[in-house]
Amino acid sequence: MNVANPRFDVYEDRCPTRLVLDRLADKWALLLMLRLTDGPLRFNQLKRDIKGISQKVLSQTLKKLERDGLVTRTVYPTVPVTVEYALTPLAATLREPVEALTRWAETHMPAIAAAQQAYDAGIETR
Amino acid sequence: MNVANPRFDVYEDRCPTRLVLDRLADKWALLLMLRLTDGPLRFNQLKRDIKGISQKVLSQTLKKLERDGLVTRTVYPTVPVTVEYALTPLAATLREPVEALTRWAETHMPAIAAAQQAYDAGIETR
DNA sequence: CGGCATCCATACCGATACTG
DNA sequence: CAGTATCGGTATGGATGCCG
Repeated sequence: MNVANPRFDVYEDRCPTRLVLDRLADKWALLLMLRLTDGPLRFNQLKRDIKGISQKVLSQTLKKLERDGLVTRTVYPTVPVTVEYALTPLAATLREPVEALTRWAETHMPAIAAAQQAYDAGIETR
Repeated sequence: MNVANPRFDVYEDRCPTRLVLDRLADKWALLLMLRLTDGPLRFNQLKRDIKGISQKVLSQTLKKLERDGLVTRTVYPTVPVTVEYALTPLAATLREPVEALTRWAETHMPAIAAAQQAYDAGIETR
């Protein structure tokens, strides 16, 4: 990612897998989309739900997702203003593979934790 | 990720999905495992194959994967020394969901690119 | 409420030099 | 070959203050 362009980064070539991996390899992006699968949510609602995310990063991440066509941003002219974020049909197609991944995560978390403990123990006594 | 601990980061609580997402949300980690699915490879071979990765980052990433029990590191006492990295059975179970994700990436890359262009065009003329 | 602008700390990453 | 150590620039993220 560069910042030369004041707008957004321009990705210079490379294979498509690499490009998309670059985007999906974002902790918050996946988490956000997961949270939105049940329906649209407002900005501060997301901020509350996804504990630990700052408003700055939330804002940035939503903007990226919007640019990638994965999320829509709808403004309702209430007072004060209401903004809703929702998944697009494109994002809906992403749901299955992402859920497969989270299922894997939940299933194998214990194995990973065990591997870490073994690894760390091995280093301690070296 | 912190660096307070000279060893590795200690993750303080949170849900498992979050923890694992933290690890998988790593461009190089996914790429590396993808490259290793065809069989074990040596350090410099990986460095050559995964174009753009520095030897420092490669080393760090492999170490993380090893700690998580996803990759094994085997040293053969040749001269000079030979080191092979291979996926573990645990990593093999990760293969399917990851490939589903990359299939999605390749399929929907055009749609994403189109969405970006539309988005950027909209901003230009604002 | 839903942000953006700014400031500041630090995490990260590449380049380089050195070692078993 | 397969790394580790160090240094310096940069990108990133949190905290704060302000605005429509």
